[in-house]
Amino acid sequence: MARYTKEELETMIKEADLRVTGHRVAVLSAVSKVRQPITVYELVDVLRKKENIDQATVYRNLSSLHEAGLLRRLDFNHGHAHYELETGRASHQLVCQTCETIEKIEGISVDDAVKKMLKKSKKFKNASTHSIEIYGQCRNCI
Amino acid sequence: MARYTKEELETMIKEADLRVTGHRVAVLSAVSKVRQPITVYELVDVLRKKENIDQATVYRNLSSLHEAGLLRRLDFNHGHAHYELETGRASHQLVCQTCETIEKIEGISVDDAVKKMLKKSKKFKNASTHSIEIYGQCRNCI
DNA sequence: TAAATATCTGCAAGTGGTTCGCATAATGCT
DNA sequence: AGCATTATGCGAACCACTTGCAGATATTTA
Repeated sequence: MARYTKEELETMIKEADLRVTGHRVAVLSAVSKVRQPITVYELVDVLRKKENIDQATVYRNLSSLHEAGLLRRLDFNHGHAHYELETGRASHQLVCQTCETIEKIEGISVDDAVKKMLKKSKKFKNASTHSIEIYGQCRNCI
Repeated sequence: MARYTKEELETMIKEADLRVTGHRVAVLSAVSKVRQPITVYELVDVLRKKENIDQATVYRNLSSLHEAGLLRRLDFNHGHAHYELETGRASHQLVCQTCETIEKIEGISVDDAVKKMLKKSKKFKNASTHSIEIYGQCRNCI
């Protein structure tokens, strides 16, 4: 289940010039374990079962890990952020507009289209990441 | 500047089974006039210069017009929604992570990639719309 | 065209997600 | 170990957005 050992996570944090604290490792670890982007609410729930951690601390660690480039923040028009590990690769997902279900789709590239878009742009030369959100209704909500 | 006459906007609203009120027409009109997706804050600002309209009314009209399929709501991880006319076509934009500048890019299709993603999906059969957000730093913020 | 009904609006208060200030605790550098 | 820096918990604050309610408007029906 755990894709990274505790030591690996600590190294990642250290190399990002952040202090290694129990909470920070726990936050990064928890996000790294889920297959789909996770909400802060769910994350707090998961973490609270293992340790005493304040909501504000979760938010602060998510921010610092995000700024450091270890986590990616995603928004699906639901009014609350989702987080996942920053892999460097683009993320593509289907989002149900009714029940908020998300399904990540891997293995498809739109890099060519992105390159074309950057070429057309007047304001941007290059981009760090991109994400595609495809909105619709999932089978359960049709 | 105005891509639609007042009468056209009223017809759109009527055909969406919504009541035609001055405020609703004004909201739809204002969104239809801007080239880039507009925030609620900016919209309220624009509308207040012309008429007396409450923030809550703007929000309610944006919601009803969105539900009726006349407006599209976009989110760029900035904590506030953006709106644009629903054209039926997908929307693609470059988003500056620093200054929040948005640049819409037209004329590029990723429909093939979207079809492939839907084919890979277990939870979705089809989608209503999709949007691509490409995140980076604009020239001003590099 | 007037009354009846459903929807809209302004106002103020309420939510929900997220952030901040501050005092205390923990981390990492020397 | 000692010290500067950063992290944490707690509560309050914040911001975008929503809602309850009473009065105004829009459409329906007679």
